[in-house]
Amino acid sequence: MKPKAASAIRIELNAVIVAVEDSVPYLLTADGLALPSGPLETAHRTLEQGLRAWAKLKGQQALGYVEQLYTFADRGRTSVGERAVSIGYLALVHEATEAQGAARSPWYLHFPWEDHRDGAPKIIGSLIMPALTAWKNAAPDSAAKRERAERISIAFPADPRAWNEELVLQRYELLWEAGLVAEAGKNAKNTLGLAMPYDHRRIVATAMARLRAKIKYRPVVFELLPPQFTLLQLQNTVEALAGLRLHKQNFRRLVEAQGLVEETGAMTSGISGRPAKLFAFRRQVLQERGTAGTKLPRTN
Amino acid sequence: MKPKAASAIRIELNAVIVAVEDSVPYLLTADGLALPSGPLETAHRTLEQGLRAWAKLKGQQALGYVEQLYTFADRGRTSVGERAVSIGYLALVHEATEAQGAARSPWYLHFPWEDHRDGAPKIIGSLIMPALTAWKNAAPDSAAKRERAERISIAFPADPRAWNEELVLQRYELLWEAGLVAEAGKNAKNTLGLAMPYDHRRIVATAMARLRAKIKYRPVVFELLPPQFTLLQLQNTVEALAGLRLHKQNFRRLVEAQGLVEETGAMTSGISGRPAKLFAFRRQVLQERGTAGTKLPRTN
DNA sequence: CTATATATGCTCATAATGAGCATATATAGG
DNA sequence: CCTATATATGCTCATTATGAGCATATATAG
Repeated sequence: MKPKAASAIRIELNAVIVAVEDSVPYLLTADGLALPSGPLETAHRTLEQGLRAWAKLKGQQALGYVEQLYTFADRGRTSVGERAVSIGYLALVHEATEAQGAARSPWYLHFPWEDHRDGAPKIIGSLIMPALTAWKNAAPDSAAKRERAERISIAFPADPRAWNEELVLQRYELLWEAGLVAEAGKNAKNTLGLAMPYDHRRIVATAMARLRAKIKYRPVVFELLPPQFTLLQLQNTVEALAGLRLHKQNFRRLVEAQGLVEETGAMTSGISGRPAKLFAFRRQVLQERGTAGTKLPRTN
Repeated sequence: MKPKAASAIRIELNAVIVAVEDSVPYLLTADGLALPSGPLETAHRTLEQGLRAWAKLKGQQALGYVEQLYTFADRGRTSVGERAVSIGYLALVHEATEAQGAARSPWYLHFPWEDHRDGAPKIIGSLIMPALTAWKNAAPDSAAKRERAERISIAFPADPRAWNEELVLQRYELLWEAGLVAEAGKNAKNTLGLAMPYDHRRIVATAMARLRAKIKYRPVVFELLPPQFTLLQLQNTVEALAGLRLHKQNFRRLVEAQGLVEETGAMTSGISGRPAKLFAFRRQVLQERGTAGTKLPRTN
């Protein structure tokens, strides 16, 4: 039973490949800032194997961590008329692993409003809030107005402590609707951040949201680090992903309490400041527990 | 650029539709215990809209909550040779909403080892552990043996307090590898639980895992309840999904502290025991916050 | 020798969680 | 009416987790 030509659907894989170097998260990109992508290879048994094989072929080293993100299929997500289904993947690589001619782009260049490590970006106060307020006031009726106000206050709260770093996708969609990103097409007025082709920036937003959520309950950061690292490097990497500053001592307490790392015996040297112990990820934790904790008041 | 006939790939949607009635979680099924499924309709703008429209067409009432689960594409997941990509969805419906000729099957019939509300099921001690131990001992080398032992002790821990209800998929895969589920084909010896066609039981395992994780940080249970309910009904529903007993008073404290419900003023009557207040879900919480909490030691 | 930059150890108040005691108010059945 | 039984609800208390911050140690840079 062959599909009719009319209903032919192309399936492609899109990979959001992330690396962090010196506290800067990068996105590995193909031509013209597009995400690396390829056709679904029928030769591979599973999608993930297909992606790994394809990445190797493309000259990237082996991907460290790979996870399926989401399957995108809105009509008109690429060119008009044609429907392409894209299966998005999130992959993490070591800084050393990347390179090899693959271009890379700092992700906060595409999402300048997401980096709050040095306080809220000025762009929020100077451009985003005024534009969103105008958009809210332009709502057709008062119900819509209230709903827009609500969404704005959650995505871009006035109180900086209420900033929820996980809402990357909601924020991107809000900015889209308000015509503040170039991808919104003819509705776009002022355009914020570096645009990407097709719906790729949206896919990246999905990846950022997933990654920011995941680092809290799964030890995936280590996939971005070299085999040995200091606790400060670890913290810097987490901060780079989350776009937030963390309390140093408490961060260490958390990491140690969870038994995520073990001392290697080695120390840093040659750098300014007191030498730091070099740690390694305790790979065993991946086996030891399936997940982290609960939130339900279990009874025993 | 039309796809070559040889690489034609069928895309279908599979829905895991869940309802809970009287503390029993059900799966709505199509013919022969298969999951309801249909072709990807190119007429709909997004996948989710397609699924909702299709469900309505099939005689189900509108789906309450819908979320994309995973895209399954292992070769040979259905019949041999042909490759079908399935986009799995999880949907929740009210008990009242379902019915209408759609068959339903209690999910613990398919996963009898997952219901720990009355303590660990006897099947674990009598059948599963002996078989898994034999499987472990049949490992080709000692490294594989150690790895199998590790996986077993996480999936089916000796200490009941270490039972992690979220590991539904890991457990299913373990049982598959050990040949304890019928879907494993010629490798299957003793077969546990009611099998389902193709890889549908695996898709359901994915859905259960997702749902068990999700109820902890998103108020999705309410999609399974009528508009008004008692706190006990709410707790029973959560317990049914999690397959665990919860501490009653602490459960209530949690629910109230989070402001998830509000009193309606009405009370139950006619049933044995002291009448209970009827509560309603505060829909506003969906707007109020994007997610729940953090786990990173943020600094302010 | 001093300024500067990190690394590490520890304390303390407050909030969240796990367990359990006690009391209130219905229905069911003699 | 009285008693057994089934829930509903209020409250306490020990333990743990979290958020903030003080103090001290040990390098490099000049």
